[in-house]
Amino acid sequence: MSATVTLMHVAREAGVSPSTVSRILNGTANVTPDKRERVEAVIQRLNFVPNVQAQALANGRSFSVGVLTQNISSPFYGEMLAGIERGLEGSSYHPLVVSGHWNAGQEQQALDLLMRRRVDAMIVLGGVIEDEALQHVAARVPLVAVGRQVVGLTERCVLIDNREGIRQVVRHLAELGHREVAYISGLETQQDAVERREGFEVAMRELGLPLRPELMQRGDYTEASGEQAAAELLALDLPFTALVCANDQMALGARLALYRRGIRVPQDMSLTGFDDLFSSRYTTPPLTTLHQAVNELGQQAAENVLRLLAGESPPMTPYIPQLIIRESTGPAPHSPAAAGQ
Amino acid sequence: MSATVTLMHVAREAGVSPSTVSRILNGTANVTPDKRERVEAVIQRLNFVPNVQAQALANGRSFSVGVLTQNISSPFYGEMLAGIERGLEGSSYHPLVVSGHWNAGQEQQALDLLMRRRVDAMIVLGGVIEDEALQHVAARVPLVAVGRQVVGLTERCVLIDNREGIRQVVRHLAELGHREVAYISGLETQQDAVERREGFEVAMRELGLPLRPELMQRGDYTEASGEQAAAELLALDLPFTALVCANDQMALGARLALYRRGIRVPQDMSLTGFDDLFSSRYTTPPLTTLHQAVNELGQQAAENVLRLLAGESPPMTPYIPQLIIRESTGPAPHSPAAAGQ
DNA sequence: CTGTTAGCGCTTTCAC
DNA sequence: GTGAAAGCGCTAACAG
Repeated sequence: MSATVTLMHVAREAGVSPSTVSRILNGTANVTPDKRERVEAVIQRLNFVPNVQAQALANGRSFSVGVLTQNISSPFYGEMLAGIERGLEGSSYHPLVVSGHWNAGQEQQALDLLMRRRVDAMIVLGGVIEDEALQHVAARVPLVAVGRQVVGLTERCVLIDNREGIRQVVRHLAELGHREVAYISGLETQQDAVERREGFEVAMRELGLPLRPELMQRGDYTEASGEQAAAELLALDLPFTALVCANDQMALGARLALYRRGIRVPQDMSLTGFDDLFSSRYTTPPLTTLHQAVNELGQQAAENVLRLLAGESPPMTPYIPQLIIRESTGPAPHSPAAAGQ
Repeated sequence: MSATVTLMHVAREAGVSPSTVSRILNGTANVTPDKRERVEAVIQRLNFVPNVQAQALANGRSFSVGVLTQNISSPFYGEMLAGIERGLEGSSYHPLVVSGHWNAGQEQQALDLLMRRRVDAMIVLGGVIEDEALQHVAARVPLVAVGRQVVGLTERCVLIDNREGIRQVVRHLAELGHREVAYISGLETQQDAVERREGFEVAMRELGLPLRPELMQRGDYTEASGEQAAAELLALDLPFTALVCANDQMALGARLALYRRGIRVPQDMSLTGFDDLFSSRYTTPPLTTLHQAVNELGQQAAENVLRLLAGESPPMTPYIPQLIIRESTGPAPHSPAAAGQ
């Protein structure tokens, strides 16, 4: 393994000063064409690769933006990361991703790591860490939070209107004639899970539908918990004709529980999700759910970070999920709507 | 925003030399307890966070391992990344992930970026970039490739035995009495897609089953392509009772095409995938597929990189996917003609 | 336009 | 055990 070639080597070899090489590298100043050509030739020949660490140290910027995600393998956050990657593309910044696993301790560690790496900015996706920790970070670098409200940093939060999302679902079901609607909640240590559940309760009341506590189950956002919760709901032997899930993954699990019992979707039971994961277009039947343009959300977050880095103060508008009606919802059985079919 | 506090500040404040602080930080040498306590107190009080860039520059190691992935949002690679993250956990190394999007140009750019960031090692997940480029990288830092054979770096490749995997599926179908089996191939610019397709052809011949070119469709590993390919297969009006897909995502798409035509799985048609994505346990019906312990594969890759970094030469054993029989496969219907419709 | 000269923040001999 | 000093590779005034 040959020793690494440095800018100094290039300078010597080309018979110029290191500054000149640096200037050529960064386009910081004009350099006579012949010198430039000479240097570029040497760079090629020696296969010189500038050392980002050294650059970072010298000019005080690492050109990386830290991303605190929760679970790198989750379809939801994965899509978000892809969006962030895209949003940063073309800029000289690159994402540095660390997972917090919805665990305050790990999230703190992740933030520490990123600060040690001297990220120039931070994007925080969800999480359960206290607002204070985030404020602390935000005091040092521009920070954008997605899907989470941070006290004292409200203008830096891209929020998702979870309540309004669920309301749309309930309204849709009501229009189809459903009255007895069951609900599977997400992990309520997470803000969005609480908002969705509350949104459900409010919407049911608004529409004059009966809100029965027995029909409210609690999951943890995973497929397995959705299956489990649905099974428990069905075991109750209480009548209901629609099942609203706080996310697509749980809806997928619930779907399996229904399948096991031979309950047809949507003829016997309507089923809805939240998130519109890419794969939800392909469930059998395709899932009615709330679309979140996760990729674009990520991209937007990245662009906003770039703006902040450039000294601007971009507006962060709340995001309203959009109801996508597919085939997992249909008229309530035994309802006028169904009869009319 | 207060200026960043440096090791120098800490040293001054504690009345010791910078070297002492450094030694305490890294445990490089013994320091009298009282000095140590004094310094640690100052670190706390000043909230000192060491600068990794500077450390990297000083000791020639960045403590980061580059990961060239293809699509950060893909469920397959996402899971792999999670595994890598886990494998690196506990070590002082951290992953730096960049996506190549199955595009040689972008992959090269990604590698360049990672080299500029002076990663200490590299993990390459799939990709279509020429072996030469990888050899070039491997000449500078330890490299481990997953799911791809690299000429000249065979001992550094964690391979997946795709042929053997598909063979297991075909054998399973044959045992269930299927004879007319259709196949949807993946994107054949990727090595694994070719291997899986060839494995299918070989297995069919081995088992004396008819191999009809018309029943071999080509997809690109996406759900949409699976749906499309399945639709075309069905439109052919040729009899077949089982459909083998080169990955789970396409199987999911194919599932929808079958659902659209009212073809029941597995009563009318058996369906199989490859990868065993997490969500494949929850399709309706749950998908028979080939399990790859993607997470563990990633973790193993990371551990191997760590070993290489430590100067060892860990053995890289090829990985054999394991057949998981769920409910999407069943006995061949008695009248094959009935299945195609 | 270009070279010289200081650092950026940390580690690491090398003496004491 | 601990400090002084010399770099790691690059950038950015500052003079020419």
